[in-house]
This record gives sequence, C-alpha cells and structure tokens, in this order.
Amino acid sequence: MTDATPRRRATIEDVAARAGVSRAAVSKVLRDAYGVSDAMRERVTAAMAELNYRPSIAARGMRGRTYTIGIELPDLANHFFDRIVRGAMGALAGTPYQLIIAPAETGTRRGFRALEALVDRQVDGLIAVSPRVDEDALDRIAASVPLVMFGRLDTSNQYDVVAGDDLGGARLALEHLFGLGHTRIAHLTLPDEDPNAPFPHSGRLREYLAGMAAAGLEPEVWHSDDGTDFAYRATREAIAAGTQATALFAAHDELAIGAMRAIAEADVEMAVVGYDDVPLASHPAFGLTSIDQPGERMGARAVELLLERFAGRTTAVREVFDVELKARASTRPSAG
Amino acid sequence: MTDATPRRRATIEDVAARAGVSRAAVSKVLRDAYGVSDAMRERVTAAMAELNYRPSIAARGMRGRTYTIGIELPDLANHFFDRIVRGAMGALAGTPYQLIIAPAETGTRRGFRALEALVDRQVDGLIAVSPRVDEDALDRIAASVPLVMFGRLDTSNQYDVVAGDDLGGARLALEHLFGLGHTRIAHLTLPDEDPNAPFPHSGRLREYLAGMAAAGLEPEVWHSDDGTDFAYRATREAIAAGTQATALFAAHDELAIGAMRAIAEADVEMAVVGYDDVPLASHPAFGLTSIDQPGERMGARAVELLLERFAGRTTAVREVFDVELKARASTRPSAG
DNA sequence: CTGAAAGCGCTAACAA
DNA sequence: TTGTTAGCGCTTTCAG
Repeated sequence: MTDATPRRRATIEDVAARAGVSRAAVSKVLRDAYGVSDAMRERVTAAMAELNYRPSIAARGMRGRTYTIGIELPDLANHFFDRIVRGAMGALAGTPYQLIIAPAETGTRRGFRALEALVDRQVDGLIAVSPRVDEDALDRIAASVPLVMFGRLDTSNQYDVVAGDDLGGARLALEHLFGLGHTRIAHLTLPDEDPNAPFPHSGRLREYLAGMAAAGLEPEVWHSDDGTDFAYRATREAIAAGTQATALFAAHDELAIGAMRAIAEADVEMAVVGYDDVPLASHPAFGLTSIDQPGERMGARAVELLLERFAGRTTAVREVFDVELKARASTRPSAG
Repeated sequence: MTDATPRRRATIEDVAARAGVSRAAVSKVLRDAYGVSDAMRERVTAAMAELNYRPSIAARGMRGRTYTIGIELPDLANHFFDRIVRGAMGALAGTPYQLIIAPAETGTRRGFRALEALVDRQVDGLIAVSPRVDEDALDRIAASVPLVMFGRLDTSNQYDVVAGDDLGGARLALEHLFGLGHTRIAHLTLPDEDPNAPFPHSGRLREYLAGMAAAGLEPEVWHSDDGTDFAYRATREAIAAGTQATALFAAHDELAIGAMRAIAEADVEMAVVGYDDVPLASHPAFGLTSIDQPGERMGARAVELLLERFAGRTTAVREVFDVELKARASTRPSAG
C-alpha cells in the first residue's frame, strides 16, 4: 500500500494514504471546500503531485458535477461555429470546466443524437446550435441540464437563448440589394425551411419573403442541403434552369461561397450577400458582402449564461445580438 | 416504486422493477450478453422504451467502457480536420461509439490539456492530431488508452500512427515549382518548427530545405502562428521586407489562403502551393494548387485502428497515405 | 437462464 | 478541523 502504485491511475485513496489523511480530506482539498488547515492542504497537494493524481470524471459524475460543458455543432466546416467555439473557450479559460464538442449527425432530427450523447455523459451545461429537435425534446433535456440554445427565434422558460437579430439581418441584406437597384433577388436556404419555424434560417426566409412582398416583387427561393458543395450544385442548377435573378441572398456564408463557385464557373453576373461574416468573407478573393454576427461574443455569452445557472439563476434569459452589414465587392456592380 | 418515476432519469433499477426482473438481467440485455431468453429480452426492451431509459455513461465508466472516442483537434478553423472528423464519423456509424472533440488550447504544449481532459473522461479510444506533446506524455497516455496519433513521422510501439507522406508531398510541391522555373521559393511554416522533429510540418520543412539545398538554391523560411490571419500578417511582412521570392510553399492550405490575401493586397506576383487540398482550394476564387491528403480516409482508418484495438490487437500499426499534387491557377504563370 | 452481491472512485452528510 | 460512511448506476463474477 505504501510503495509505488503499479500502472494504474492513482485514486483519491492512494493520495490519502500517501498523505496520511482520509479520503474526505483529499476530496475537500480537491474541491476547495471549507475546513482544511494549511498544513493538510499542503501535504495533500504534494501527494497529488507526486502520484500524478487526476480525479476520475466518471466517479465525480456519479455524485454530481463532471466539470464538462458540451456543445452540439451542426457543421464543423462552417466557420461561424468556429467563432462561437473560440468565444466559448475564451470564457471558459480560468474556470475548471472543459469544453467538448459533439458534431451533429446528418439527416432528420439533426443534432438529436449528439445532444442525447452529451446528456448521457452528464455534462454540467449544454450549448446547442440550432438542432432540428422538437420543443418537447428540448424541454426534456433542459429539465435535466442547463441548456443554452443558439439562434432560437422564440422564447422558452426552460432554457436560455442566445441569438442574432435574424429578421433585422435579413432586412439589411435585402435593403442593401434594393439600394443597388436589384429587383430579381433569389434566396438560397436549407431544404424544408419553414418560414414560421423558430430557427434562424426560418427567420431570414420569413423576412426575405415579407420584404419582397412589401416591395411588390416576386420571391425566388432555392433550396440546398447544408454545406458549400450542396449550395454550389443548387446554384448551378438554378442557373442552368435559366434563373433571371441578378442577386442572391444566401442564408449563410458557406452557402454563399458555394454559390459563388457556380456563378464564377457559369460566368454570369450575380450580386451575392451572405450571412455571418466568416473570416473568409473579407478575403480579397471573395470580397463577400455579409451580415456580421458577433459569434465570439455570442459564444462567450452562452458560457456565461451557463455559469450563471450553475451559480443558481433559475429564470430564463434571452439575449439578442445586433448584426451589421459589411458591404464588399460581391455586391458592387463591377464585381459580378 | 411501481408508479411513474418523477423527474429523475430512469435507472437500470427502475427498468428491472418495471420488467419484473433483476438488474443483472437488464444489464445483460443492454450489453447483448450471452444467456437471455427472448421473452426476457422483450420485456426488458419494452420497459426500457416505456421509461425512456438511457444508461448512465458515468456509471458505465466506473466499471469499464464509456463508448466514447475522443479526438483532439488543434484548430477547428482548418478544414482539413473537418475532413478527418467526417471520415471518423462515417467509420463510427453503426457502432455504439460516440465521437467527441476536444479543441486544443493555444500556447506551448498545445493540445496537452485537451488530451488530459479526454483521458480524465475515460474515453475508450483517443485520436490525437499533432499535439505538441513530448514522447513521455504520449507513452503515458497510450498506456492507459488506445491512442492513434495523426501525422507522426516516427514510429512508436505504444500507439498507432496514421500519417500522410509528408516528405513525398513536400517534394511534389517543390518539384512542381521547379518545373515552373521558380528558383526563389519561400516556405511558410509554424513558429519554432524544428526540421528534425517528428511532426508533419517538420517533415515538410525538412524536405523543403533538402530540396532547395540539392538544387543549389537558397532557402527562405517564413514563420507564422497557426491560422489564416497570422499567415496573412507574416506574408505581408515578408513582402514589406522586400522578399524576392516568386513562389511560396505554405505548410498547409489555411496558411496559403492567408498568404494569398497578403499577395493580393500587395498586388505582387507569387505562385502559391498549399497542402491538404481542403475543399476551398479548388474554389475558382482561389484555384490553389495543393497537395491532396485523403483526410476522410485517414480519419476513417484511425477509427478502424481503434476498433481493432478494442477487439484485441496489441501490436502497433503505422499507416502512411499517399498524397497527390493538384495543380491549379495559383501556380499558373498568369495567375499571380 | 436468472438473480444476489461486490465494488469501481468520488462527494457529502454526519460524527468525533 | 478531520474522519467515517453511505451511496451514485452500472458490470460482473458467482450461485442457484
């Protein structure tokens, strides 16, 4: 018992033995709990270091906290989500929490399995980025773990929400194109997007339809699966089908980038506006006009909301972030 | 005991009570273990469904498996890693394993904390993408969990390796530029990259230096932190400092893309070759010549190696994937 | 084929 | 201030 432990990881028991104290004492030091003398703290800390002790998260999970925050992401290839993660990690620095990402599977109920996996792993807090999950499932999840939903347009009293102003953003995009004289403006969005659903893209679509209608213009909606490649194909097909659109408002930048590929290849003139303002949008090779959503700040805020919940807040919070149009070459007459 | 459970999650005990069997029986059904009658399986399955039962991963972790595979990633913004994750998820489909991603923190020993966090969470298998971690730490980790290292140039008998042919890839890049008549070729790589270290970028740097030397040419190495933005700045500075380079071999595509931004802004002529062939490289806005590494296949293979370990393999495996040059506009004389 | 029971490493009362 | 102890939910012998 007192000689070097073999291969296996040191446990709290080993540390206690090494330091000549009880397990409870070690646990208290670990958790910074009240009632430990400096002398004991020192001995325990030393023993932990010598044994290279690391607490088992599974064992901790059995009793409560796992010091883990999970984030479900729909698409790793979308740089906007990278902005969110970066912000979240920044806000987590200095706390004992670890961030883990569960990538959403594709298909219907996209993100549902990832969310479940995270709940099964007893994360202390959960951030979900627009999963295609029904309200009931969300409420059920929120009942067992603090949840922050990204981009929901509606309000819940079960979970917190961090969102951008999707309606305002869509309006900015549309007005920008109107100001440039465009009247035949297409909108590229995801499949089966319902303008009345509470998702970000639904809001953008809704506002697009409303704005076109208000201007007495005919809407033209293209659909594609998520991702640059699918957007490329959808746009290629729209062009092949003889679209008369002179401008395109894409539901997010990755879609816009895919669309630009088809536009470049077909060598047609079409102004493009994206959404999110991913870093690439400002690259001179693209010069993509986009609606800037402050992803880093939104990610950081999501983490803060979780930390507040840990600290005891029980009322739901909804935070909406302003967005901003960044005009670039993709919507300047000469740029095509 | 027999009426509806309140708010709390159903446990194996609840299922057993509901089905009128023992906990052990439920556990066996859960794990598909030997020795359960069809009748019992059916009753148990029904009870699980009725109670919406999901096993606690933490409790399972206490006794062994967590059905979780962890992957440490250095940079979410790099699309090559997305290729890897996509491949890994594909290989995991249909297995009971869940993939979780731990993003590496920045700074020295980048990725170390993420790796530790994953080990603390008792993942069943670990995939690490070029963390800046010393051999000892890796061996220690590999002693407690099956580990697949991405991109290591050296061989280990503690862990498996999946890598691309970095030396061959660098040679392809260099010869391509030589063939175009370039003699002043710069190489953009990460800071403190040691040509003799066992990392992918080290190998690319080493081969670059060797190739230039063999051709009797003067090497010119630029350094930047990882990421498009840093590459942009480094390139801008190199240009401002009056580099005579007519071509640039960037250690990966994200760096190349950042460099192209500086090149475009400064309006100079410089051929660019990247590495990885991320989807964006073939976008007409870039037309970036790149070395294609089959990221999806590599990610899938990494998962397979882990599954083989779970199945009992104990000898270390090292797999090297061929790479291929994709010539595009960025290295055609007219493209700059 | 089924059940009883030990125990994984930790936290949190409660006692001393 | 420190120690004792009862579980948390699951897997896994070992009996029946």
